[in-house]
Amino acid sequence: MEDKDGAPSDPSATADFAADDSNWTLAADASDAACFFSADRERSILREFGWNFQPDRPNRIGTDDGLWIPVQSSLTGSLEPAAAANNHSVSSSSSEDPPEKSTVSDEKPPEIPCKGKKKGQKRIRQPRFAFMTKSEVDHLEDGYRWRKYGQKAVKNSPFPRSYYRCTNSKCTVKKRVERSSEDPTIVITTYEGQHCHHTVGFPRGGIISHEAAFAGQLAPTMSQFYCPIQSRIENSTFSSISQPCQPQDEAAGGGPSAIMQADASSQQHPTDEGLLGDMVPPGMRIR
DNA sequence: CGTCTTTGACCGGCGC
DNA sequence: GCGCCGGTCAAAGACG
Repeated sequence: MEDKDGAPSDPSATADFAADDSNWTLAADASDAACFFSADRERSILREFGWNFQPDRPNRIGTDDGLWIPVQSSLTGSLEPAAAANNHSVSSSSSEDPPEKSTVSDEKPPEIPCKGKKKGQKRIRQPRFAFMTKSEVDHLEDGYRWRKYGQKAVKNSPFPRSYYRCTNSKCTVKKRVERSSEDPTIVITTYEGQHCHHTVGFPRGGIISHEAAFAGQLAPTMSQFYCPIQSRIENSTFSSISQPCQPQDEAAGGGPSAIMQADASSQQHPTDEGLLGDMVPPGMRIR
């Protein structure tokens, strides 16, 4: 029992999302999410994940009702909270390593062995990247299949955190999903690692081949990354997310790739067209 | 019947 | 050294 909502929710919980990791701090004022993503730094971080963006894409995150905030990555710790620049900050560091304290800068081993140790062997932490998404649903479909392997109540938050692992046996990507204690409408998704496969699929049902998924479009732009697609259905507002899907070496052709659905257009809503125009949502759906 | 979720227990890191 | 807490395991149950 300590899990689940029984969790002691600390009413006074601050907006700080001190993700247990101790390194991920999201001091974000979810209520008015803004965007931060200061170009260079962020870009470099993303690059570490194998994501590529075009420089010309300005930070466009943060919409009225939906927002996508790359909370950050980690490996290097080089990322500092862009927050500094804005109101919303997100900072992160590799969660596990206290590297930050040690100053991190440029050099950073992609994999930092850290705290976690699993029965004898050291656990290697993968780079992480978190997003804040305004959504009513906890789990956003992002094109990959995930298996939930745990749920825990987190301190300072009335909402439990869910742990998911990519169902691909060879893929070690994990993701954590939790709601902001300050703004329950904000879902914080943290990805750890990179997918090493191209399979895109949906639970119990169709599996979308990578080819098909990519058939549509692959424009290495930030739009793919943020894909803050918000579809408004009736009164609901949804946001979808995209995620890093493959290691650089695997990106066929070396190009950046994201999961894009060929017929993504079907998911695109006119409502946001103006703002999201080219941000076609990858094969993601709200579950 | 296979897959996925739920959930209590366990493990290890960290702060005090 | 101890307790807290995040992260993970794994058995059992639910679901399609």
